[in-house]
Amino acid sequence: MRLAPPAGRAYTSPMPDPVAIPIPTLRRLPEYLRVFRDRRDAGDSWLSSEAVGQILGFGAVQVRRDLAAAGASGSPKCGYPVSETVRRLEALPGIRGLSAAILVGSGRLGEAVLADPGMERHGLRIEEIFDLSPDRVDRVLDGRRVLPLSRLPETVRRTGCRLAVLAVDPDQAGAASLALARAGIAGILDLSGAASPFPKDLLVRRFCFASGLAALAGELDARERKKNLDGFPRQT
Amino acid sequence: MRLAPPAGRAYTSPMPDPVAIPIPTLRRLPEYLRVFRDRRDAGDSWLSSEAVGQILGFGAVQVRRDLAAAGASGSPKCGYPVSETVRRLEALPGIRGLSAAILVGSGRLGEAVLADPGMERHGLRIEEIFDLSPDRVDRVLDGRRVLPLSRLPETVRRTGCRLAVLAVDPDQAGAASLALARAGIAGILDLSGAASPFPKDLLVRRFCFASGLAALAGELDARERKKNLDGFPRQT
DNA sequence: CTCTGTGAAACGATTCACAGCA
DNA sequence: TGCTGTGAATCGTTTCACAGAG
Repeated sequence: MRLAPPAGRAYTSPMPDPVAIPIPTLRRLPEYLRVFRDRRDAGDSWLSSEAVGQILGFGAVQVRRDLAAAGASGSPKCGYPVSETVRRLEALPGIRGLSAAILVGSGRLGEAVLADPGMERHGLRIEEIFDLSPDRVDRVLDGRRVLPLSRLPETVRRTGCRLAVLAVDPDQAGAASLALARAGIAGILDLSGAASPFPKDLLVRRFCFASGLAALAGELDARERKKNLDGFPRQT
Repeated sequence: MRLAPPAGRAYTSPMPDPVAIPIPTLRRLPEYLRVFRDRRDAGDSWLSSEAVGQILGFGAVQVRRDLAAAGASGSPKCGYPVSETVRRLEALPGIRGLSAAILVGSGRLGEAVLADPGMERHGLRIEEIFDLSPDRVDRVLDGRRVLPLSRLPETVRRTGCRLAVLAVDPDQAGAASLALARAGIAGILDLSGAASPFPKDLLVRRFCFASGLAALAGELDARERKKNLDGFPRQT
């Protein structure tokens, strides 16, 4: 149940290699946390991998593998202990560890980020709000005053934030990312939809509604063509 | 240049399988389109895979493979012909083909989707806006009147829309997805952050700011630990 | 000589099948 | 019997190395 070095794998560290969480798994972990929190709040004590899979649309085996990677263990016959699992998931770096972020951009998109009820549920917090347009600075949003970019370095130093959400217009993305990099931000969730290169040492994860939709359309198309070729996918 | 059946791979279809675009590629294609459009608007005629890779943070080989999958060809020494490549990318299903979508949810998140300048650039269009809250219905947003869910089936039938963006509160996601499925929608971009299961026959792609941020934090952490172990990653 | 295009190898994630425990 | 946990096989993408065209 602990870790039992399977067979090979003896590089330098006798430790279980807490690093080895695959990136796709990493992306799913927050979803698991949300599900387990829901169940905890609903008063349940146990939850099986199968049930989690059904809710999230993954396979049960994958759920078990992911949870194992996160350091969570379950009990045969019962499933996973809800509170304990929540605690394990929260203990992961990036889920509770690096939980503060800066928001750049206070337009509609930025407001939507602030209003996201998921933020709090994931244990995340927007520390400060910045904007590049002078006429947007000094407004009060969600209880915080919008700051000019010039205040960035100081804020990063003070809060120790390493993450930023970039919710500006595409043509401001370059300037903003530069400022963020200079201020010491390490990771950016870029919602701007800009097509410009970012500073190399920044870890950037992009998302934009339009790309997401376009990709979805493509996947849908691919899936339907596949169905037409296969006949029935599964029938035992 | 056409397709040349490599070696093995001869199941049933002697055809080039125009279906065979891998899903990760499919997700990147909209990004390429954006870059090539930018360059076209900037007046450039040629663009190399290396340059595209640098802008988007991918490897040059990957760019070439992706563009090849999309049916675009380049010329040695010059790179890819910008206008021609834009046309090729636009010709793909889901990039210009299935380009209309329905929006459910007219709160801040829905407004952000409507305001996304990327929408138009990707050739996408929000056909109609719906909401579950009666007091939000009948407002006019972005030139369109917000409709009640009861108008969904008719709208889907009329427009032939297969895609929907779900931008409602988490607790409304279940009801909304059910209505969408019943109305004949096939693919949903779910921005609600809900942890409830969706109808099985729907293709659902989820995104929420919080999960995205949390995953980013995790990736950042993983990357930094890796750096610490490796010494220098690249030095020839 | 530069940049595309591609077989083949390498890699990593998902799935399968089954061992083990309550 | 029900569910977790995991070696092993499978599947698919990314990367490498080089052939080929302008």
